[in-house]
Amino acid sequence: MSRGLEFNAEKALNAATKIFWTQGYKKTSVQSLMKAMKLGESSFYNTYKSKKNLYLLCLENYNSDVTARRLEILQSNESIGKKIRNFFDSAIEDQYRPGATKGCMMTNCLSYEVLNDKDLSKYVEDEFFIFKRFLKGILDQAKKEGELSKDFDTLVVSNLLFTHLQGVFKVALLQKDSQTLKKQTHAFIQHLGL
Amino acid sequence: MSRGLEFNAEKALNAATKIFWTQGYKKTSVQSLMKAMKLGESSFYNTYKSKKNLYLLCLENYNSDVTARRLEILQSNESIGKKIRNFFDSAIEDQYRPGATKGCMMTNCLSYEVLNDKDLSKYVEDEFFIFKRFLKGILDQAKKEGELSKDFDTLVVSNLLFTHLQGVFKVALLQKDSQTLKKQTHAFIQHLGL
DNA sequence: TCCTTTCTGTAATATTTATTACAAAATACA
DNA sequence: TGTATTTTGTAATAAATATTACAGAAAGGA
Repeated sequence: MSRGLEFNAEKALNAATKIFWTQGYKKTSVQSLMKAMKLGESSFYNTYKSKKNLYLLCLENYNSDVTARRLEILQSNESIGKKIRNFFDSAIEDQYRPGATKGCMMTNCLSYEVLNDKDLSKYVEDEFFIFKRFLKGILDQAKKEGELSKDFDTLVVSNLLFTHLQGVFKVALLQKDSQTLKKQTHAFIQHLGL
Repeated sequence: MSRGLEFNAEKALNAATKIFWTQGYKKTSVQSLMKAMKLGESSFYNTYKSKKNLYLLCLENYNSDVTARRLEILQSNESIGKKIRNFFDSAIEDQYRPGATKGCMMTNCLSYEVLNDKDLSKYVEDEFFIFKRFLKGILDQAKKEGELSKDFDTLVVSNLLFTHLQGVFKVALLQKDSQTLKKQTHAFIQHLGL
């Protein structure tokens, strides 16, 4: 039909995601976004409508990339203990890759800034719900297949794993080395009987 | 000597603390602070010098109030398991008191916004270090007094407790009831052999 | 009472904020 | 080649931002 986009849409979205991920929603200015995305006001509002809308797109982008990769690990053909350990190991290693963006963009959404906004909280709460259900599903499956004992409380343990994960993403910002987090996580999983 | 303060300094600091606590540093505007503190520009900058300086004062205020109360629980004359359980129960109940400010102001500091600022990160990292050392100290003491076995890894477990606590403060923002968090925390403590 | 000190109200500052307006430039198809 | 469509650059907007300036008000001590 007509003129095509002059900027790289995929790179632009990834750049925006990284900025929102580190700085959060409010603190990130449209100006810094435009600079990183390599486009001007016109293209920005023409393509993404508003800052908030772009933020939602970035959350989706993050989940379909980072989160999805982690969920795959939980679906591998390993023992339940190994799957959980691999999952956390991967998440922790992500934190300590050179030049990596630390923390989790979804965990960062657990703040008044995001949860007080109707549109944003809707997406975030739904996404967390799905993730928690998935986690419990993995444990239920292992239990059904006899990997876990009949009195194993999959609801409580899945909640514990979830809470630990949120904690890991916060603690990673303090901890300089990955070993401490890995070691304690392995001990944690063992204590849970996984 | 001369004219006294027209606003209540203690109430003003508490009001500012509450706002920073919920909204974070950057998102909080000086205007909203002044309104809640019931003072004008003159008094604000005359008394507190700058927004950042006030934020630091609020962090200190938070720690000498909320955090200090929690640490007292860990120093009571109870078994190690009961002390840890009471500690978490208290922190969790704080989250669900009617009209309470959820989350932890220190946990909220585990963000690029705060950790990238030299002055702020200095205070925050020191404070976390002290807290973690204190937590390990409680376990070491219990071990020394024979409450915990000789091969009990107090370093790993204190780190796990710390990570769980950070997780709890995030998860509390999602969870509508306190029971779920309490129940899983009790299970957690039991799994750790405490 | 007056004078010094400190606090306060009002206004001004200079940036930064998100978003909109509009005309020029680029492309696709007739 | 021309025309319709969409993207882009530049500028304008209006509101919010943190901080400063300054004159007037309050109070204690002389």
